[in-house]
Amino acid sequence: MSAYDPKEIEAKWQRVWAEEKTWEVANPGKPGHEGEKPKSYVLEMLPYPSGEPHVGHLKCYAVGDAIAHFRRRAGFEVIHPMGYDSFGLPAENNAIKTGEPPREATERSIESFRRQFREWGISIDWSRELATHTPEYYRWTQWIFLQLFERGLAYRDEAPVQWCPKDATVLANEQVVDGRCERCGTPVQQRRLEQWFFKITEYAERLLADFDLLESWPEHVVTMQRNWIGRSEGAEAIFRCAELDLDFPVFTTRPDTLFGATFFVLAPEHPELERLVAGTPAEEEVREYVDRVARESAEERGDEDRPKTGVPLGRSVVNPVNGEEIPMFVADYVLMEYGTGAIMAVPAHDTRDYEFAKAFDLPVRRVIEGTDPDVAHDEEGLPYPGDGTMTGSGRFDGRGNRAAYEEIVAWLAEEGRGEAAVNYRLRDWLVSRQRYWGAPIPVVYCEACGEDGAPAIVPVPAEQLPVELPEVDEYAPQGKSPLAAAEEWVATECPRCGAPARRETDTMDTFVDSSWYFIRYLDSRNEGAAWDRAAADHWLPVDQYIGGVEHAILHLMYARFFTKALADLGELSVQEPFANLFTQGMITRDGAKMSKSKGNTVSPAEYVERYGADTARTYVCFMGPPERGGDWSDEGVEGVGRFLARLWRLGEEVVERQAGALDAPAAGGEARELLAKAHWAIDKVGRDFERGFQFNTAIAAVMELVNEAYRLKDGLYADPAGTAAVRFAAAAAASLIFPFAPHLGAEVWERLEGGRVWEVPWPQADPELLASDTVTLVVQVNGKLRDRIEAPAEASEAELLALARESEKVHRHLDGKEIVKEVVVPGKLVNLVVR
RNA sequence: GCGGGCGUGGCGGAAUUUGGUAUACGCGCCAGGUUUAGGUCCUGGUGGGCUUCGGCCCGUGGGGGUUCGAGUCCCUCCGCCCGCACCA
Repeated sequence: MSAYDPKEIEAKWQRVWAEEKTWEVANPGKPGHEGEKPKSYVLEMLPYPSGEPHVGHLKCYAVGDAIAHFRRRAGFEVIHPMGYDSFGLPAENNAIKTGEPPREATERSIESFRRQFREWGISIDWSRELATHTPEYYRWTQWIFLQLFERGLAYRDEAPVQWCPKDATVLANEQVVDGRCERCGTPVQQRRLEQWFFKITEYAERLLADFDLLESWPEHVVTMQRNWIGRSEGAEAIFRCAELDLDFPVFTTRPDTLFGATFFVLAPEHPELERLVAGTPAEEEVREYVDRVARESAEERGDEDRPKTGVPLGRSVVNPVNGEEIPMFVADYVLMEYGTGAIMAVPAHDTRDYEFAKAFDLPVRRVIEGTDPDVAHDEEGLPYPGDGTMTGSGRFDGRGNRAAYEEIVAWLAEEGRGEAAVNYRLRDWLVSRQRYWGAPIPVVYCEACGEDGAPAIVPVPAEQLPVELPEVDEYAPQGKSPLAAAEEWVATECPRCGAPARRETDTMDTFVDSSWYFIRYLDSRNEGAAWDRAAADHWLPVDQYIGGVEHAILHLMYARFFTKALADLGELSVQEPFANLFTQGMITRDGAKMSKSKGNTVSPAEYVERYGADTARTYVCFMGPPERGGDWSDEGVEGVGRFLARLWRLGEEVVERQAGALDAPAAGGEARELLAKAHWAIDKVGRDFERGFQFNTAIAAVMELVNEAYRLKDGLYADPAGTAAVRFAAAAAASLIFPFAPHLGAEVWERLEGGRVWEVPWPQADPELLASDTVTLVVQVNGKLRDRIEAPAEASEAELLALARESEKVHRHLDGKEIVKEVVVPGKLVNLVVR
């Protein structure tokens, strides 16, 4: 009997899978395509290759691989590809520090990831491998950019943008967290710059509505996206500044409070501010205020607790509902990026407006009376945000505010002073970056084609793609892209008129690269198109997507947007890319997030070396429910290692003994007991997979089976029929553990049964053997457990009751009391209610 | 403030779908066995209190309720975690 040697068996099976290309699948119409099977696209988020894989990667791919293996054996043709999100800042920052070109560090890291994924035994279709930094890939990223540009979904515009001074680039709204750069934590600054945007706002409504098309996404991810998109219903009302002949539309969710507007506030970034105060006494003070706000960090400005500040403009606007002139202010609590950058202030019914009114001693006019008699109706009850009866609102007085809401909106529309409106918090996606290590934006600027002195934006024709990233010497950004220094590259000729022209030097946000990689996998070697339509139609959508919750908004929303835009462009047939989403929890060490600076990182390679990949993989699946996080424990890893070694030894013992043919129906006694346990485990593991990701309990069930086999094996080895039962149990355990520990599962199965376990259909429990002859009858008196009795499984209710009453232990509690009720749950429990 | 999640042994967790044996499985700990230098390996035990050793009582964050029966359902309070937040 040989000892469990993971190194040897893992190398053996990895060789088999590589040589036989076991996990490769063919597209429809290609040789090897298994058209008779339903398809299943199992996908884990592609890694960003930096350094070595960490335990988060191990968990993600171990979880995804278990699903892939289960689905294959459940009869699906499973596509399970892998690639690298290989453009991005860490490689570039490393280049700035060390001078090593980002490509070299990135490709070295890819090599390490690729090697370790093979050493982990992940069942990847390597024929589809891709890396987003290769011209073969980003050529098509650029092609998609051009498609969006042609449809007006990619545009260049000057806008207030978030600038990270440390990374020296602009950021998307989604990349700013608490006023800081998501990557490096530096407080961001506001700048007004001309940048490239994708018009994701055009899809806001569909991004919300199509949550209905998803099969299963975690509720909190949907909620986070919903909140991010931030749909509000309300009305737009136009406030007019007669002196300057200017209309100021405002968005409000409370048109019913229009009569309570007592002042009007503009955001400090409002474009008309300059015109309103130029040459007036307010000019200097307003300018000082605006400058001060501009210097503030987003974090400071966002603090709700600090007192309201602002400056009167000395101008007024007219309230469209009552013709009243109300004073204008500039104040930093109004944000340019939400609504129209201007608000009507209703201090009686809005907390922030109320605070401002108190600070500036402005009138507060109640226009809704609360209907709750316990709430004060005077000034004391303000601000009052709730519903009630209209007051001080002319002919709307006395109505409920909800009814008045509709009437006021209708009246505004009739008068041409406003209309019903929907507003979104979502901003367009800023995609240009002043950085080197990304896909060049495929446009040139041509003076000759331009008008009014402004150069024309000329897209690079698709047949001239890719616009290749040039080699540069200096990677550090200097406020503009390092590409600008590649003069020979920048200077080009206009594809339209042939005149000298200059290339765009910004690159694309790396989230653009990862917004479509799951489509490229389906046809990753195609040199003539981004993908073959038939292949995409066959495999999409992704049936199971797996990754970290940190991508709940950014990547997952961008990919949804891309899918919809590409469907509109006629390139795809699906509206949603990921039918089912699973977000795995984070693994911590000593209760803390792992980081190099804390020195508490876990290197998967180290554990794979010491215990084998099967142990490392099974452990991360056994730690707890995979959607939750968990703390890494070396003792826990050893426990899983012990279990796998126990299964191995069980297999070896059986191989050394002569087993008879299994005659399950004839089995009795302990053989029957063990077979029942095996079928129980088969049933349990199958249900755990089908219910979702209950891997911890699935593995526990296999452990129970192995424990039961150990308990009974020595008695069963006495005869060939008993040995056959042990053999069945061992083979079942190998088969069930295969999705988690594929090398061990394959090896034990081969030794016991011969052949490849992954070619064997997922086992089905035999209902005959699942049920045992007897059940443990629980007997309660007044709901308290008093006895357990072995009872025939098919005993009738009357028989169970009789058994329960005969129990000595039960008798003690019935003594002298009257049974007033008898509850019988067949096959389970009897409860005698006494008085 | 808004939205989401969670609270069970010394620890990770199971049972929450369908109300019906609370603590499966693993770790840790205790005891025994094999070997014996240790480790490995095998077996048993392991929520708390009381015990006449038959058992009895208590126990799933606190309180209340529904029910023959509640970790599970309802109400309420407390605590922790995550996301968003001056969003008009």
